[in-house]
Amino acid sequence: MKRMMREVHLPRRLRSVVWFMETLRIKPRPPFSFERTVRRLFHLQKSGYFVRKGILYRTLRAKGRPFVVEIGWQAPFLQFRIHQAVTPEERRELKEQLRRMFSADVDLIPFYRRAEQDELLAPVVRKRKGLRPVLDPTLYECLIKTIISQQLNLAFAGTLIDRLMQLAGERVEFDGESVCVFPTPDRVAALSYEDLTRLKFSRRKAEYVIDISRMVAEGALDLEGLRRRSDEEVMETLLPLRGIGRWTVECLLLFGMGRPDLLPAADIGLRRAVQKVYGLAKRPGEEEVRRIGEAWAPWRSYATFYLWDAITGG
DNA sequence: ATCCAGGCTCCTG
DNA sequence: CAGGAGCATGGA
Repeated sequence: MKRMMREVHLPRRLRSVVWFMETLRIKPRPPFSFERTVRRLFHLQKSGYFVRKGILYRTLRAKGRPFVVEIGWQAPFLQFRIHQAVTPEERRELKEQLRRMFSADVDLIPFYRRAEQDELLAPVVRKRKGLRPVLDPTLYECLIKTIISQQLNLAFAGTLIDRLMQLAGERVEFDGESVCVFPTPDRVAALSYEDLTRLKFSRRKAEYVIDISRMVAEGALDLEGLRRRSDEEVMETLLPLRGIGRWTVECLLLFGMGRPDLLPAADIGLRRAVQKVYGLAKRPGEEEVRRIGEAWAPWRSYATFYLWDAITGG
């Protein structure tokens, strides 16, 4: 193992001969801007993403086994490197996950045409050509992260997510340190509420996270099966669950499934962005955001995502 | 110090 | 059924 880690630091021209350095290449549909798409992930450095020596990494799971994936760009390819030996089945699953996560097959042109018809949205979108939403690898991970993020500022939410990963996620060796992968439902289901309140989750939120994890672990809730259902059916299925409101389902459809036409109108970030871009005197309410957002259909998710990008350091 | 964060539940009148 | 308190912490 020690020898393998040392070889990773060989000069670049020699790296390609290192047998265990598996490389996956995905050609995203143009236009694709790697810089714009990963910028927020670099900045985040939480929730499964981390940066070492200026390179972005993500922990993922394939066939139940945790991996660290290096994320890079070799035009016109997204290039992923795995510093571990990988079976063909694991390789296939990782590639499939990454293709979906980076929205690599989405045709942005119809969205850009739509955005041009809203003169206030158009410049925001034009400036971000090639930006794509980066999805979570599983619906479970997305749902739990979204619940944790309810009402909290992004920094604190990220801290709580990291603490949950440290507590319950499996570890994987990377370059001499041990990093965490997002825990599976059964590992979170095995926790007690007190385990999470100790991490400074509110009592309520600890209950939501663990109760939902138990439902998934016991098979009472089939999240991945929801991919085959319509937006409305997903909403109907999840809304009755304690801790899940409309905003949470909208975020799951958007960041979990990459559905193109969701509008999380209650979202404070979106409301701030709409206020700024549309020059409103005061912060718009949910209904006003929905009214303005009608002009973006059927691309409201993408408009939302681009507007978020416009107020978070963009 | 006070207010607010990528909401939701639950209680009150 | 509309409205509002409470949540847990940290940064502005």
